Amino acid sequence: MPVARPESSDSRTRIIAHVDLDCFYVQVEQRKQPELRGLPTAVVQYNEWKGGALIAVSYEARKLGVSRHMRGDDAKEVCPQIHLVQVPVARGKADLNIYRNAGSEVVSILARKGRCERASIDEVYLDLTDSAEAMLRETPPESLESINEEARKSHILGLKSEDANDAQENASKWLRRSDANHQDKLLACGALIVAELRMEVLKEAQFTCSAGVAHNKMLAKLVSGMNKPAQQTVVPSSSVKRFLESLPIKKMKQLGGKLGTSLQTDLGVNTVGDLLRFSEEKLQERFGINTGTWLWNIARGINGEEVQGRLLPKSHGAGKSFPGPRALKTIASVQHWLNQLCDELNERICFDLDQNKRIAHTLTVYASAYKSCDSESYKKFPSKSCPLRYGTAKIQEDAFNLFQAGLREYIGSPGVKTLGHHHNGWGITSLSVSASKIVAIPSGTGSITKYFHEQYASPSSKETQDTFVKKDHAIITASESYSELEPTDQLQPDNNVPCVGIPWKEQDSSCSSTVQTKDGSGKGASPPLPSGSGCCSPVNQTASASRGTILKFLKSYNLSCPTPNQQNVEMVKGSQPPSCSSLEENQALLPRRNLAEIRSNDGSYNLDQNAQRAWNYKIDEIDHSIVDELPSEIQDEIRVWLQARQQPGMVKRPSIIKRGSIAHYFSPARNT
DNA sequence: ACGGATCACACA
DNA sequence: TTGTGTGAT
Repeated sequence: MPVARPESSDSRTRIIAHVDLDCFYVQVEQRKQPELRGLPTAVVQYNEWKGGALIAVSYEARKLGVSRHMRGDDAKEVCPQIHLVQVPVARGKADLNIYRNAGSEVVSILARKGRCERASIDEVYLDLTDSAEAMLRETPPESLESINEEARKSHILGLKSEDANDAQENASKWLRRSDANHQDKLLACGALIVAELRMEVLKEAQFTCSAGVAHNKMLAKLVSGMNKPAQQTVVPSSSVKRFLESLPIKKMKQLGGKLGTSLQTDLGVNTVGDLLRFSEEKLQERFGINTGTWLWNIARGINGEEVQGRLLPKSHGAGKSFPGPRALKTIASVQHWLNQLCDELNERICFDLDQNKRIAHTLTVYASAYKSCDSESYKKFPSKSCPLRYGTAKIQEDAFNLFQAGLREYIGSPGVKTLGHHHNGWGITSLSVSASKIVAIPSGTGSITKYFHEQYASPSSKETQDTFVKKDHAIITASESYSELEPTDQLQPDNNVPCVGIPWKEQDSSCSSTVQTKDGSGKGASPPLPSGSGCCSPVNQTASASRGTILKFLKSYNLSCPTPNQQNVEMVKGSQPPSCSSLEENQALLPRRNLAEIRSNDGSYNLDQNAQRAWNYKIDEIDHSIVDELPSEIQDEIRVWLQARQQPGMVKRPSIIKRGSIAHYFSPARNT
C-alpha cells in the first residue's frame, strides 16, 4: 500500500521531471537496424506461440491499429507490413541486457542536470530544483530573445489555444512571462532544462523521449505520457485542480489495482475529484493512517515523495515462466532451468561488481507451482533466500538447495517421499532467481580487497598475520595515491553514474563479459572458446588483468561469501587485521582500479612469500575461455589438466596442485 | 494455456 | 530478517 511521505521540512517549491522513453524496446532495435526507422515496428518475445507477445509497438504501427496486448499473429493481420523484431534469447530465455544497457546510457545523460532516479528500465525522475533556480538567477527565460525550439513545443497544461501554431506561440509566451509568479518561472526553467536534456538524449543516444515537468513526482508522471512521442508537458500549479477533478481514479499511480477498485466499489470514488469529499480521518479509518493521508494528499495534488538519487537497480533477477503444458514436472528439468537462470544472474552481478563496485549479499529463489492432485487448498510456493556466494557453480548449488527446501514445504509432509525423480502431482510454472541487498563499496580504501579477503576467511586458518598487516598498509597507501592521480575514477556512492559498456565496447567482444550463448539448450556453463581470433589480452597478464578477464574469472569461479550480515562496509574498512588467507589470490578478480590497490609501494605486485601451501582447484569450474588470456606457460599447464579431465575415469576429482604461478590467477576453492 | 520479465516497496 | 503481497512497466 502506498504511504504518505512527510512533506519535506524544507518546503521550497521543487521542480520535478519525469522522463519516459517512447516505445523504448522498439527504439533500441531501430538504432541497431536504422532501416527500420519510421516503419511500423514491434518487438516480440517468444515467437513460437501465435507469433509471440508484443512488448513494444512503434507509433507508426499504433496508427495502423496495432496495440500492445496483441500477439504477433494478430499484429500481422491488422498490419501486414509490420516489422516484428524478436527479443534476444540467451540460455533459452529472453535476454533484456541490451535494453537495460541502453536505459543506463540515457540515465547517465539525464543525471547531468540534477538528482536522478531510475524508476524503471525506460523511466527516470529528475529533481531539477537547483538547476532551475540557478537558471532563474542567471539567465531567466524572460530575458531570452527566443526560446529553444524544443522547449517552445512544450504543452502547458490548462493553457488553451485554438490551433497548433497558436499553441506554440502561447507556450513560448508562457515560458517567458515576466509577470508570472515565482513557481511558474521555476517551472519554465525546468521546461527549458528538460528540453535541453531530451535533445542531448537524442543526439548522444539516438532515442526520443517524452517528459512531464511539475512540482512533484506524481504530477510529473501523470502528464509525461500525455503528449507522446517526443514531446513534453508542463503542469502549472494553477491548473492542477481542474486537471485532477475529472481524472479517473485508476489513472493515478498506485491506484491501478485493488486499492483503486476498492475506492470505486466501496466509496463510489471514480475520479480524483470524488476523493475530495472525504475527510482525512475518514480515509485513514478506511485505509489505514498512512494510506489515508496519502490519498487525501494526492486528491489535492500534494505529493512529498523525494526523487531518490539512485541510478542503479537495487536487485537483479532472472526468471522464466513455463505456462500450462510446459510446466516443469521433474527435478532434473527444474535444475536445468535453475542452472540457466543462475548463470545469467552470476554474469549480471559480476558485471555490476566490475562496473559499479557493488556486491550483492542475498540470493533468493522464487517459483510458482500447481498441484494436480489435491487441487483444493491452493498453496503458494514459498520463496527462499540465503547468503549469496559469487560464482556460477556456487549460485547454482545454493539455488537448487533453496528450491528443494521450498518444494518440500510446498508439497508438505505427505509428499516428502515422492520428492524423487518421477513426476507426481506438482508442476512448476515459473522460476526465478534474484540477487539483492546490493551495497556499494567505498572507493579508494582497499575495501574491495578486504571484502573478498574476508569472504575467504576460514575460522581454522591462522595465517601469519603480521605479513598481512604489512600488506594492508601497502594497500592503503597505494590506493590513496592512486585516487589522487585519478580522481575521475572515484565512485560517488550517491551519484554513481553507470558507465555503460564504454570500457567494454573497446574490447574484443569475445573477451567481454557480455558474450552470451545463443544456444539455450546447452547444459554446461562454459561459454564458447574465443577461437584464436585474437583475444584482447596480451601476454603480460599479471600487470594488466583486463576487465574481461576478471569478468570471466568471476563468471566461472567462486568468490565465496558466507557471511550473512556483511552490509556494513565500514566494518570491513575498519582496522582489525585481516584474519584469513593470503592476499594475492584476489588479484586476478579485482577490477583494474583495484589492482592498483594491491600494488606495494615499489610498484611491483606483492606476492605471497609463503609459497608452501597447496591449493585446490575444481577444474570443472574453470572457464575455458579465460585460458587464452593467460601467459603461455600457464596456458600449457591448464591444457594438460583439461585434457586429462576429458579422459574417462579421471573426471570430477578436484585436482590438487602446488601453488605456483597459477595461483596468481585462480583463487582456492573453499573447503566444504 | 499466456502479459513475460523485471523491478520496488510496504507490511507482518 | 525473511517472506508475502501489491503495483508498476
